[in-house]
Amino acid sequence: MSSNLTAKLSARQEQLLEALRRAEQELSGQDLHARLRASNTPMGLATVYRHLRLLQQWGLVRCRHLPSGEALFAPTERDEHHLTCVDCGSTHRLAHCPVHQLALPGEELNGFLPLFHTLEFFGLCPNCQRRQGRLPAEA
Amino acid sequence: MSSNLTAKLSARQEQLLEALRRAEQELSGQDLHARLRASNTPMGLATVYRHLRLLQQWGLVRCRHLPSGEALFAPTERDEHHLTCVDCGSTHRLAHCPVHQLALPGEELNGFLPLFHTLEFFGLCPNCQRRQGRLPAEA
DNA sequence: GTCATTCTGAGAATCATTCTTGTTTAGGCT
DNA sequence: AGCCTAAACAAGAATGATTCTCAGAATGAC
Repeated sequence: MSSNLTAKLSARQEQLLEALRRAEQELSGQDLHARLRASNTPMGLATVYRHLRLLQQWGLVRCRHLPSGEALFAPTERDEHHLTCVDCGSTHRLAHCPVHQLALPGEELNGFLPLFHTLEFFGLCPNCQRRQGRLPAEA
Repeated sequence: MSSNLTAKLSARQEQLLEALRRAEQELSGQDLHARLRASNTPMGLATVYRHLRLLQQWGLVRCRHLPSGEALFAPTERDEHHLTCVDCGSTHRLAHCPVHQLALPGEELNGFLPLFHTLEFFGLCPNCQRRQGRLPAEA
């Protein structure tokens, strides 16, 4: 089915998706634009965002937002999630998705068709715990 | 422990947290600013965002980002998650958090101290499935 | 009361993303 | 091939949420 879908993608959409798949990690819209621009399939920034939005709507691309506000994009089939430090902002990839096969109860779904999910854990990394003098309740 | 923390919060921080707790739903920074401004504890927009960031760092406030890019804030103790339609953007609250007591394996944590998490499901709502003519593979 | 420090908020600045608009491309038709 | 229409494109302007700046207000120590 996924192949059926991709068979119908436009050239630009294929190029975008390929660039994401080739990337070793999540990319921001700007990153993606810069990479494509440097490659042999350059395209405008507006085009990048326009198609990223469409690919999200087809369920082929997923995005998450860093605390900094920038959005990172990845292909949906890469089911990766992260620990993010609320203090220094560093992120650490989880080896396994703890929600992978989690089934949502039917009555929760209510006809909704799930395509993908995002799951992020926020907390303090070891470094920031050490210099947590800024925590109000610090004894 | 949570009370220890809040005991050390500044007046402004208490006001913010109270406003969030009183709210029947998640609020954006702008919403929050407007509400406080209309209340008897008005405060500037910069102050709202400044303290929201701190409250997030203490683990008292959590935020999620809509596809539209706006950030919604809620008190951490309210463990709510959503289904969001990638097409029309409507969101539907889940009655129960499916990750509530989910324990992360210790080796995944690596010293990281989790404070809260975000979990969002994206997909198509019944309405958008009906007029999904825009799906590339639609037969 | 005075001084130093922290906190505040109005408005400017930032910056990722989206919109506008004139141009280019693709493909069907004769 | 030549022409036509509709869709796709890209550059730059516009948007809008969030962050920064900085001068004044509040706070607290002495």
